[in-house]
Amino acid sequence: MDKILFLLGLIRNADMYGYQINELLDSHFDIIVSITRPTAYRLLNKMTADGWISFREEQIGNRPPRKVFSITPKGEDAFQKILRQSLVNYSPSQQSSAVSLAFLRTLPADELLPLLTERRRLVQELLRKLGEGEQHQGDFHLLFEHQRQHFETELTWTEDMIARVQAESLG
Amino acid sequence: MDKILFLLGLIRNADMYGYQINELLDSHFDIIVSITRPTAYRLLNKMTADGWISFREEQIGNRPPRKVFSITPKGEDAFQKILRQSLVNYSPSQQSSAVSLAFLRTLPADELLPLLTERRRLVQELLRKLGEGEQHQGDFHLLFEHQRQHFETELTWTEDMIARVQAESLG
DNA sequence: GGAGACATGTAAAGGGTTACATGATTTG
DNA sequence: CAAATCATGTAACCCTTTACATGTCTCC
Repeated sequence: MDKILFLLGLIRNADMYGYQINELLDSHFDIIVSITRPTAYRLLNKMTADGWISFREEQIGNRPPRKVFSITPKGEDAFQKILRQSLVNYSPSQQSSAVSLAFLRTLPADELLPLLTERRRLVQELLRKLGEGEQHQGDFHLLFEHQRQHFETELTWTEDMIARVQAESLG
Repeated sequence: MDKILFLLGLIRNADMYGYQINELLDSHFDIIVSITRPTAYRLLNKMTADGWISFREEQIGNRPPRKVFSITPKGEDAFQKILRQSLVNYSPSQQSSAVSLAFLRTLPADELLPLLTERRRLVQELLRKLGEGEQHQGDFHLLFEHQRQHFETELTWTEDMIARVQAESLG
């Protein structure tokens, strides 16, 4: 449902064609929502079939024609409804990558430290990438801000963990 | 892969049967990993087929017999491998419920406030539930601690948002 | 004797990903 | 003229969820 909400929200913000949406997803939003190309096209087609969005064909020169989607009144209703539902239906984050943290302690310190350091690097990279995206997408500012705070929490956690493991291996 | 890692880690910690695992998942770990009953059984069967775990049947009285699973050497290898991979493969949290935050601003303040307040209540409830679980599952202490920090980030964010919206609607 | 806990699953349907397919156009 | 970009999708496969199925035991 979150994928549909996001796509619908994008189109609601400004008319868009599939390729353009996929570009956006790949370049900036992959940090926040994971929607692959085929899924995006499938959902766009589904929403068209359901009458939530409609499209006009646009062609520039001899390029393959684009389907430029706009939201319909029915789609606007759906958007409003899903948005309200979704705001209240908070469910825990289910970070698949968090499960491994449960079993950290099975690894010896000398193996653990490089792994945690690499993990920290990844989080830092994501934070950097988030910063880039933030500048381009003023409309989605809140979403980026929210994600940033979670990344920062993750970074702090990882750094604390590294410090703890180091302290133990020295002591 | 995280579901398998978790199940494998549970069994590695102590021999367990399916029902028991599902009870644990339902009562304490649903906040952290989402594995439904059928999925748990399927994965247990799959890991058995792959030789990662083995089971002995145990029967008490005339009750339906239990399959008590233990990890095999092959399973231990898999566990070690997946754990290392998974620690380093950090990927963004993909909270499905976060997407809606992008479109907060489409709602008028008088509708937004109750929704946000309800969302805050949900987060607080999850924090409380996490506290209960923490006492029972000392082995998974790190995982709970990690999740707690993300919940607290979420709570802070939500409270800030509520304050912001209130300030705006007053000013 | 009925409700709820104990114990294991299957079936159907939906949703997502990876890899594949197609063809024109611009850029180096 | 080759490579990347533009533009849209399909097919096969895998994974997950919801609902269904089955039967015993214990407690009230």
